[in-house]
Amino acid sequence: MTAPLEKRVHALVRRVPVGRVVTYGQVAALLGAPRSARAVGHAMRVCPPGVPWHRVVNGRGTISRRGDGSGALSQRLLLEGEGIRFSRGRINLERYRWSSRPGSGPVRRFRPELLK
DNA sequence: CGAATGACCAAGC
DNA sequence: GGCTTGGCCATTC
Repeated sequence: MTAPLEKRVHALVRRVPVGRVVTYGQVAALLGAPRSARAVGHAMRVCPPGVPWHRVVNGRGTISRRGDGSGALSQRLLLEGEGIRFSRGRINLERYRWSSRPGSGPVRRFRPELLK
């Protein structure tokens, strides 16, 4: 059945807070397998409900392709809806990357009323 | 079990 | 800054 790696990936992505993002390589590194970034992409292909899959982007801060770009479009809209700004089709990872470590708070707070 | 696949990444040009 | 090449790894055929 589903490999344990997928479960670990999903469990980790589930902890990503609103307004923050992580890269595939980062997720892999946090799982103890820094070289398995590609496998993380496979796990995301079948992410169950409850997993903020849209908060996972590639190392360049852009949205990876999955064959058709429709999913990528919804991902962008979802991220923008959480207060993440896109500059030239990509986001500033230095600013939005999730540290997974308490204490390193976001430089920008999430303000829904500001989006409208 | 070998070969192909892919929501990746770093290095080279 | 963008495009190409090679490498990595888990999943699927």
